[in-house]
Amino acid sequence: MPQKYVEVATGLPVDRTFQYAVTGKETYPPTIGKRVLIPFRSMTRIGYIVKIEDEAVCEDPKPLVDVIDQSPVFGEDMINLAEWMKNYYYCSWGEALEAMIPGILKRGKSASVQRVVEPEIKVEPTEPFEPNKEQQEVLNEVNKCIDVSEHKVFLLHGITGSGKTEIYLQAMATALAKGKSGIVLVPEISLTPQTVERFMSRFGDKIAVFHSKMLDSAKFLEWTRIKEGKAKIVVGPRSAIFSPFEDLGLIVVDEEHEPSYKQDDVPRYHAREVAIKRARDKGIPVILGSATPSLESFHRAMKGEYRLVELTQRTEEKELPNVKLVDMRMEFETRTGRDVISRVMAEALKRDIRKKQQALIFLNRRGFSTFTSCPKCGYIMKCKKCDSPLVFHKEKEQLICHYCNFRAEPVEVCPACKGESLKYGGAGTQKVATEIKKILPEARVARMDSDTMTKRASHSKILGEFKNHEIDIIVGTQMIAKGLDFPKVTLVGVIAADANLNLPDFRSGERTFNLITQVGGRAGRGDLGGEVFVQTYTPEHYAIASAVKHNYHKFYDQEIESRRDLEFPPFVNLIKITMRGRKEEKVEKNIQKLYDKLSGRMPETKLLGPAPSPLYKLKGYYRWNIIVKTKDVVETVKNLHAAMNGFRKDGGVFLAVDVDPMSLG
DNA sequence: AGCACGCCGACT
DNA sequence: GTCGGCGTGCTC
Repeated sequence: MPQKYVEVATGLPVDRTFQYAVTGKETYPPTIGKRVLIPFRSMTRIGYIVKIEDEAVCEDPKPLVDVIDQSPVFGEDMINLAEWMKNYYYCSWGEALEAMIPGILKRGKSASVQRVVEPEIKVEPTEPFEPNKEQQEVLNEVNKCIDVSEHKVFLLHGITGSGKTEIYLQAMATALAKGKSGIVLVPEISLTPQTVERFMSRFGDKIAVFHSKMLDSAKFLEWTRIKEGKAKIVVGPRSAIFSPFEDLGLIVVDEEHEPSYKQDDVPRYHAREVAIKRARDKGIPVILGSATPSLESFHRAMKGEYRLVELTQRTEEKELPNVKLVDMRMEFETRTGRDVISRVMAEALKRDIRKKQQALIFLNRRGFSTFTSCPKCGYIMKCKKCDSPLVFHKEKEQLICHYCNFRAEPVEVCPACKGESLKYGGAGTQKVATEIKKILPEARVARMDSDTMTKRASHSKILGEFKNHEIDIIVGTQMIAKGLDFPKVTLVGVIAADANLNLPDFRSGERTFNLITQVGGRAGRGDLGGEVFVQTYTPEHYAIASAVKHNYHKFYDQEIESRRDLEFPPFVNLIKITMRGRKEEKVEKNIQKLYDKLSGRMPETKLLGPAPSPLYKLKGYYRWNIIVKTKDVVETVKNLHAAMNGFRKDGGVFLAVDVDPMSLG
């Protein structure tokens, strides 16, 4: 028996693998994808076998301590997918691998057969709808791909109610019928209960559902059900893309534009892109769906890389809600007072609530007011750590920093000029709720934001009360923008449509368009019709104007030109290199040193900066960015790895590399 | 990431 | 005279 060696990846952020000698005394034979115990420095660590070799590549490889697994935790496809992630997302092979498995397995627990408790599914089964012609056409194409194992990316562009979910369900049924399994990615389970329920009711106990709040042990149990072939379909958030199916036949990415598909720590992968990579390797179709596709995906569809499917018919013949722009500049020209709800919205609210209908009022800001300022000298209360305005929270009687959660007692006197009255400017959900009670004292108003939703159950409790019409109006943030489907909601109000528009971020237009579209879609879902009021100071901005007209194409055409002019995605890929530290000068010195090291070593790129981050001071850290623009991420990441090899930074400064960042902050 | 090795300040 | 600071270099 000739001497064998294994190449082992570890979860360390080290851009290399390590070789060990096989002793023959291991509990199980070493094969690719198994976990091993390795001597590392003076301790024993867990590693993952990524290669088997016949030759030693270093002088005297240490022997393996043991092989943990009887059968591999990773299929070879997943080992290769992790290798791709390392080359694209600038992480180590092991970091990518560890993103793919439940936490329990990273800690060395045996993966051998557990007693798997079959979950009780208490949902009534539902029957498929009869697809319309549009839907049938897509289904035929997807089914054919599943049949002949052909990779293709479908981009379903369709408004709410155009039957996207039914297409997912029926395509998944085809995959299942052919003995294949499937993955359905959803942005955040708690926000898309309806989608999840429909899958559960159609496929019953063949489904495994993941969500972010699940306990480690529960995740491991579901993982085991997949591995053993007991679950054939997984519905879950971004990490569900790593479900260990061997017979994968279809991947669905619902709401593909959602930023929650991007992981914000290492490995900083985008689940949609990983999905497409996995599907391409496997030779299977992917369905991306959205009412407001990402510029990246739609651009690829326009270039013919993806099959674009425009779903134009709504399954039930319902009118799109009537959207009214409210120009707040005019509003304040013709009235006194600084109430944040315009008169026209207030009147409509009174009318609808008195008719026993319901309303959703959206504002992307929690708290009572956005800033606390002195009317005499203009001083604004800011967080010392983040340089961000402190927000007054009425219930807690505190000033709170929304970046680092710093809390301070409200002050009586202006710290700068000793003026005696401090004013609360801007508006948060609390202020809006208070105003509504003034306009409509009899209305039952609830707030929904991360302040009021601290308890796990409160989310579904409020929605339940709203459903039973024990609540008339919900005032909320982002979390009411998505998925809610209440037939009695006839009015939706957007308090400050341009709140995000002037952020220093190339995606702010896209976010504004998506937000108005999504929030607007909450109105008129029943037979009572619906009306949407969009308050703004910039009604002429194309992101707002085209959202109000339900015109994605118009928005896309303008946005894509702007991206082209400014050289932003999808015309280039961005890599954001952030350095942070508590000592301002140290960060500046180190990022400059890094810039000098990088410049000239990445000829295929444009290096921007170093510049202070738009979030210059965050949680007590000073932050600087280098923005890299490239058309060849893999090449640039390779050069970056090489350049970083010899780069030494001082202690107390931290470095983060984010490929395809969601924002420049 | 850790952890060890290695050269300069205040302590039994 | 030693204990320990964190700079830097390596991990089969």
